[in-house]
Amino acid sequence: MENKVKIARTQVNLTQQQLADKVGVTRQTISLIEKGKYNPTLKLCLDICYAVNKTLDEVFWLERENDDK
Amino acid sequence: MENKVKIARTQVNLTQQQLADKVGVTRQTISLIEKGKYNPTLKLCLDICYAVNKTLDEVFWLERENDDK
DNA sequence: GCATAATGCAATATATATGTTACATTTGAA
DNA sequence: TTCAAATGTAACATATATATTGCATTATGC
Repeated sequence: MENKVKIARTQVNLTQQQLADKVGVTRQTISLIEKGKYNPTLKLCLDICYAVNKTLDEVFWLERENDDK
Repeated sequence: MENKVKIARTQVNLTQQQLADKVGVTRQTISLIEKGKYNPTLKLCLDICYAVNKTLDEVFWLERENDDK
């Protein structure tokens, strides 16, 4: 589950800890999301977007994988 | 946690059950998300978007509540 | 070099998203 | 009306997002 959280976070000069504090989760949660090892909830995605001044599409959108369904 | 899932779903003429089948969850999960009683995961949000041919911003974006943080 | 901040990551615990089953209510077509 | 499809919802079980704690590694400035 790739995303652009790390890029967006560094663009607004926040450390993982600072972003975590802003959105009310732990640093580990931010770390795992950036590493693509977590599937965050919508609310957390929105809070991250607010913290980095971007929209859901800008930070979390992924084109559909081509699985013909 | 309001969203536009119900609107988007009816626009593409899917029942809750059909949408649930398409994205691989149960009808109850779709129902609760539409009612705003669930905080879905990003992956599920993306799958719903793919199923209704819309983007995250179109279906799930919410302006930040004004809480001065 | 050394010290400190920032980050990666593992183990275990907790909260909650989702599944399963079942039944009730609503809606719309015949 | 009646019947079936669509939807709401409740109780309980399971999977997984997130917390907690702790320690290791990697920058980066002094």
